[in-house]
Amino acid sequence: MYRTHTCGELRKEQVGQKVQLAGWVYRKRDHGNLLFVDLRDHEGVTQCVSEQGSPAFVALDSMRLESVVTVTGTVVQRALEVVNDKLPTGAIELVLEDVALLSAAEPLPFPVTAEGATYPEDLRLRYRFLDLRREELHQNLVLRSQIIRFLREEMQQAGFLEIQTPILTASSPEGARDFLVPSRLHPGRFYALPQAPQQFKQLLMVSGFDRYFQIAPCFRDEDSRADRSPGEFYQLDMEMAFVTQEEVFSVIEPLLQHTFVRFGKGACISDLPFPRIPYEEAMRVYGSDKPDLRNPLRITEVTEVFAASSFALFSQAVAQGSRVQAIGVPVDPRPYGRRFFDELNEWARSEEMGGLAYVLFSDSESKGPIAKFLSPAQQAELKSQTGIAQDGVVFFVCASPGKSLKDAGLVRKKLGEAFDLVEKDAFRFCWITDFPMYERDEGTGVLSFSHNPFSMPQGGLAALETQDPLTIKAYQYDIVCNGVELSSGALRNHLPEVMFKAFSIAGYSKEEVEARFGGLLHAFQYGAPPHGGCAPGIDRMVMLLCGASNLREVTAFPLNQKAEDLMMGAPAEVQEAQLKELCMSIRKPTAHPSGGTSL
RNA sequence: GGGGGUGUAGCUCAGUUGGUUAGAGCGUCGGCCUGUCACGCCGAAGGUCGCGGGUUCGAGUCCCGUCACUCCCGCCA
Repeated sequence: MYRTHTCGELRKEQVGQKVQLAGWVYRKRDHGNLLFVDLRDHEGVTQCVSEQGSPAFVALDSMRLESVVTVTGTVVQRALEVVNDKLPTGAIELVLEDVALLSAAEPLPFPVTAEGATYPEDLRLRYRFLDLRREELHQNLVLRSQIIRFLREEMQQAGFLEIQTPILTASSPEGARDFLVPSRLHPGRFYALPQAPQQFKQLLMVSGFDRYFQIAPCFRDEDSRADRSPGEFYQLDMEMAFVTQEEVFSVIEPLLQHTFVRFGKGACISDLPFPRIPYEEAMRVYGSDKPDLRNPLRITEVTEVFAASSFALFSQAVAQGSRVQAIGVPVDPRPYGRRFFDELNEWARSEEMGGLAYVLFSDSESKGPIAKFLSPAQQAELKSQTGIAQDGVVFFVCASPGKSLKDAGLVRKKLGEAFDLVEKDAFRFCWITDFPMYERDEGTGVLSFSHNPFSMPQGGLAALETQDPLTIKAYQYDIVCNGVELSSGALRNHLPEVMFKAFSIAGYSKEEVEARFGGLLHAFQYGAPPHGGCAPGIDRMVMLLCGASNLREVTAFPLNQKAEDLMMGAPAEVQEAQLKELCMSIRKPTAHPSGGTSL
């Protein structure tokens, strides 16, 4: 036996008892003839004391931090003046009688004790087992486990069945690069790891399972971002049969609300129902398809005002098709100095905008670099359109229609932070609905699916046959929280004839569709229920609830940005014998004189 | 594939207009200390200033290249 209690559970009630604890030597405070050791395990920390002359003293004195020991001793009540209120076990301490070293530790590459300290990512990942001992990361993983358990219970209570789908499968139509797995039994052929269990969950609907969910690993061979893990991530994948879009929402909304209320540490959560914002409105008002609703600022188009103004930079651009977007910030501008606005302008340039124009309104005066180009009537018009009653600052961006909104979205986000307007301790959800079915590539003019080709077009076959494709909306939706896209989802296209038509508009022949997606199409010919669902990202949800800014903070063993595992050494070269068995050989890219690589 | 940021002791960082032997805190090692809880005090070891080249009498500092890490764009619903 290694222990009778954990390091987190001893209280006054155990005073006088002889106990055994096991754990890591967390901190030592050596007073020469008196030694304090904080012993830590998963459950907590207990202070142990040893005096000169005790065998425990000698053993611990020479032991490095993070060594693993088991100790025996007597629980003693601490004197009132040395009670530690910061520790749950702070009312007692353990007077040591004996110590046994279970595992010695080398000097540490970074301290396990330091709170809030930051260390280089590569060092942390190389020593992930140490990093995970640190309180913050350790607790993030505890929370992650609790959240997943909670989600599972909620889904099961709502009548969903958890069903595992294959990891070794065929390429799915998500659009990302696949991770491929060679087949020994079928030389030259490959499995793909699933980008999502998309086709399988739809097949389960065809099989009559009605309500499916899975904590599903997903694999995509794409570059990473702070909110996008390289390689692999987890989704709460779910699908329902015989549902409308609103019925899907009515299941997901309470699930998310319960989860964020339960784990959100008292933060404000959006009331039900969550706002539904059509994609077109999201782009027009927030300049983004994942707006952060904690930010109160809104975008207004003021192209007409500038078309008639004497501000040549904008009016000439407008004449050539540019648009001007405005964001009114209803604050007294006087506390903000010239430097504040110069820095905003500098930021805008770094984001590849020409710059950031603005007009300051205060005391019924107007100031700023471009104020003199605007007549009093034009200024009044701008104030009224951007909701500035008295004092305020109105910012402007001018660019091509698409870019002007995108830029304004970035500016909105930046201004929200710069003026400290973003609501704190809140989770603000919204649905983004009515995504366009198709989009035209501005460069090539080619028409393609703007999101998932398997979404049902609004209006069905009739819409596909009669409408301009660019005006067709899909039953396609995202759920967004605090500017983070938690999930996409859709009502699926379960009708083969509608699917063929939808693909033909995007330039796919019937033969191509059958070749690539034959499995699903075939199934739809034997009685498929209308169905839909979504797949909230679990890592992102945990990230929001932990207040982490990076997915690596909520993942036990993440890959680095280049999709490598430096601790385990993945990806790795394999033995020649393994390749031979697979009938494969490696042809590495060769270095090019120009610095590039070629095959 | 492209852009920004960072790179100085095991770790966190300072290092002036280019100027003697590159510093501090934490950690490590040694010594002192009986009530600490991020214990305290004294001392020591520890450096290819990411790497390569250049400018200069002289480069941690300036220039060019390169590598690593990171954030972003592309990509990824």
